[in-house]
Amino acid sequence: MTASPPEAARGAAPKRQRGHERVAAILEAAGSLFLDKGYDAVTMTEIAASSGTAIGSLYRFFPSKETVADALLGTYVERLGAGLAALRARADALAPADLADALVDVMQELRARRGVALALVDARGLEASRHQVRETMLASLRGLLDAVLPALPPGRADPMALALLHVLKGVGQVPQGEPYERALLDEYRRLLRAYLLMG
Amino acid sequence: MTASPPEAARGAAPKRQRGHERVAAILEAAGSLFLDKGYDAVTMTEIAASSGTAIGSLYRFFPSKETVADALLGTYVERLGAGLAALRARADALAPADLADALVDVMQELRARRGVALALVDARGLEASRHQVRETMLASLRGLLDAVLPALPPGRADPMALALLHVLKGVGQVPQGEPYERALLDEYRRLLRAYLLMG
Amino acid sequence: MTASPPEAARGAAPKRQRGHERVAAILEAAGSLFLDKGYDAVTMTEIAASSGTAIGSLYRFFPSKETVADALLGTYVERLGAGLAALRARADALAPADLADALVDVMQELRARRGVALALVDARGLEASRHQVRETMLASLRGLLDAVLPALPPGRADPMALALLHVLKGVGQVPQGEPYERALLDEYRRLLRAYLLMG
Amino acid sequence: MTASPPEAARGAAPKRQRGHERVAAILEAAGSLFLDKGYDAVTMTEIAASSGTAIGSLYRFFPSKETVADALLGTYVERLGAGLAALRARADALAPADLADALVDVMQELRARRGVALALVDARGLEASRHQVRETMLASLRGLLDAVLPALPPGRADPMALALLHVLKGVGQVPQGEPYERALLDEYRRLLRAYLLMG
DNA sequence: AATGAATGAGCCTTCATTCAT
DNA sequence: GATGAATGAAGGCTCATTCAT
Repeated sequence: MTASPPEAARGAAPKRQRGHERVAAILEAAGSLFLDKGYDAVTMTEIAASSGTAIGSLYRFFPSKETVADALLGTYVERLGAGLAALRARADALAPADLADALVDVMQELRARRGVALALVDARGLEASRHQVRETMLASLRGLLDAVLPALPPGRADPMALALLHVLKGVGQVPQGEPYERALLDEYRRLLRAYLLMG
Repeated sequence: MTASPPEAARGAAPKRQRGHERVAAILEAAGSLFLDKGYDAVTMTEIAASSGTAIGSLYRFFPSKETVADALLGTYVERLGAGLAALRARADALAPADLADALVDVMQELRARRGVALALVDARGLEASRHQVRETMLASLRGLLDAVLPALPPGRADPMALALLHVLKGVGQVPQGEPYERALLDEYRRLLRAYLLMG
Repeated sequence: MTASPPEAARGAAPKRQRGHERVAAILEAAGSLFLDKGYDAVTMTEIAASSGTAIGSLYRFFPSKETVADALLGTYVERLGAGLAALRARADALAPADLADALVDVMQELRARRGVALALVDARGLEASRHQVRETMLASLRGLLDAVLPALPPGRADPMALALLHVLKGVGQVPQGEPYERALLDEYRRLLRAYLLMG
Repeated sequence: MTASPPEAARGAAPKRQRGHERVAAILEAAGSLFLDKGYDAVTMTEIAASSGTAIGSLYRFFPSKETVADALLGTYVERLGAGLAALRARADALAPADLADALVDVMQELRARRGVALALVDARGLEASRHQVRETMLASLRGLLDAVLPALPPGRADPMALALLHVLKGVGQVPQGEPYERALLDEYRRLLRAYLLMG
C-alpha cells in the first residue's frame, strides 16, 4: 500500500485503489456529517464536497443517498457482529460482571473506530437496514445471555436483550473527548454489572 | 367579523379561546405526525390540514416549523418536570426500589398522555430546545438521587443522572400496544431497581 | 370576463378565474414549446417562465411534466372527438368526396384553434394518453367509413382507418402561415377524395 | 492519411478495418435503441455498452450524440436515395399504378434492412439532418412525378411531393410483425394508386 | 489510440414561508 | 385576522462529455 517501486503495479490496481480510497473518503465524510446534522439534514452535494468528490462520482459509488447510509450501517453491523461474536466465543468463561465490562468495551472500541453509524440507527427512511442492525444485535445479545446467565427464566431473555440493547446504544453515544467521558463509561459499567448480577 | 361597535374588546375573548383550541389541535396533530413519520418528513401543510387549520393561520400561531417542535418539546418538559417534581416532593420517603418504579411510572404516564415529543428529542436542528429538555431532566434526576441515595459519593451524581436519563428515554420509547410492552416495562423496572440498589 | 362593475364578484370567483387563466396560459405556453422543441427537450422551468408562472405554481396545477402533456392531449382528444362526432351525425348524407373535404376541415380547424397536441402524439413516455388519442380517432374513422362507404368489404375498414389516420395527421401538421399552406391542404383534399372514391 | 512510414502503415489497415466494424456496430446498436426508446431516452453509455465499445471510443468515432443520429440519418438518406434513383431510372416505363407499388416496395425494403432512422425523423434537435433527408426525398419525388405524370399541371408537383412524402413516411412506419402489417401495406398501395391515378 | 473514471450543468420536484385578498 | 395561492431556493439524481492513465 505504500512502499512500491516507482512505477510498479499500474493499470487496474491504481484504479481500484483509488476507488477504495474514494469510497473510504466518502463514507468518512458522510459519517461525520450524519453524526453532526442527522441523516435528513445532510445533502448529497455536501457529502460530495466534504469528501472532495464530484457529485457525479459520488453517485457512481453510491447510487442513492440511502445507499450511503446503508453502507455505513453495514460496516457498523459487521464490526459490531465481529465484536459480539468474539465475546460469544468466550462466553462460557464469563461471569456476569465480566460480560458487563466486555460489552462496554466492545461498544467503546466501535466508537473509537468511527462507529459513526449510530447517528443513523434512529434515522427514518432506512427502516430495512435499521431493522437488520437491530435484529443482529438482539440475536447476539440473547445468545450471550443464554451462555452467561443459564439460570435466566425462559421469558426473560427477550426483554432483557431489548433493555440491554438500549443501554448499549447509550454507551455508544457517549461523546468522545468530553471531560465526563470516562466517568460516564464507568457508570454504564456499574449499571450493567448491577443489572446482570441482580436483574 | 361579527357586530362589534368600536373594533376591539368584543370578539377578543372568544377568539383567544379559539386560539387556544387551535394551538392545542395543531400541537396534537403535529405530535402524531412527528411520531409517525419523523420531524423532517412532516410537512407544514400536512400539519395544517391534519389539524383543520389554514396554513396561513398555522403560521400565525407558529412562525416556523421549528417553533412547532419547540412548543411540543416545551409541553413535554413541562409535564416531565411536573412528574419529577411530584416525585421529588415525596423523595425522602422513597426507597431506591420505589424510585425505580416511580420513574418508570412517570415515563409511562407521559407516553400514555401523548408525550409525543420523544420523537423530537433526537431530531437535529432543534439543538436549543433539546438541550433544555436534557438539562431540566438532569437537574431533576440529580435532585432525586441526592434525596434517595444520600450515601452516593460526590462525583457519582452526575454520571448516574446521565445514565439514568438514557435508560428513561428507553422507557419512554417502549412502543405502545406491542405484545412485549408489559414485559419490557417490567424489565426496565428490574434494571433500574438493580442499578439504584447496587449501582 | 371584461366589463364587470368595479368591484363585482370578489372572493371565490376571482380565485377560480385566475386559476383558469393560469392553466390556460400554462397550456398555451407548453403547447407552443412542445411544438417547437418536442416533449423531451422542453423544461418545466421553461414552461413556467414562458407562461409567467413560478415553478412552484406550475406544479400546483400540474403535478408532473407528464400531466401537462396529458392535459394538452386531453383537450386535443376532446376537440377532435367533437369534430368527428359532428361529422358522424351527418354522415349518412355525405358523399365520399364530401367526407374527404369534411375531414380536412376538421383537422384544419383544430390546427387553427391551437390543436398543438400533435407535437405530443409521437412523444415517448406518454404511451397511455397517446394510445387513447389513437383509439378514439380510429373508432370514429371506422364509424364514418361504415356510414359513408357501406359497400366497403368487411376486412377493409380497419386498415383504411389506419391509413386515413396517418393522412389526417399529415393534414394536422401542415405548417400554418407557410406560402404553400393552401396548396398543400388542397392536395390533401384531392388525395382523400381519390382514396375514398376509388380506394 | 494512408502510407506513412514511421509509425503508421503497420497496424493502420487492420485498425481502419476495425474502425469500420466498430462504426457499423455502433450504428446498428444505436439504431435499435433509438427505435425502441426514442432518441432522448437513449444514453451514450447505453449505445457504447450495447455495441461493445468503450465510451471513450464511441466519442472518438462520433464526437456527440447528435453525430450518431446524423450518421444514422445519413445512411437512411443514402439508401433511400439509391432506391428512388433506381426507380427514377425506369420511370419512363412506369404507369402511375406501378409507381405507387414501386414506392411502397422501396419503403418496405428500407424497413426490412433496418432503415431504423425513421425513429429520428421526428426527433427534435436534429433539424439540420432532418431537413436534408426531407429535401432529398422531395427532389426525388418531384422528379418521379414529372416523369410518370407528364400531364401534371405546373403548380401541383410540389404539394403532391409533399403529400406523397407524408404517406410514404406512413408506409415506413408500418410496424413489422403485426398481424395487420400486410393488410396495411396493401391499403397504402391502394391509396397511392388512387391518388396517382385520379389525384 | 483505447479506456472508463471523473466531472458538473441541469433536470424534475418539494416544501417552508409569504402576502394579496 | 383568516385564508390559501403563489413563490423560489434547494434537494436528489442523470448523463453528455472530457481527460488522465
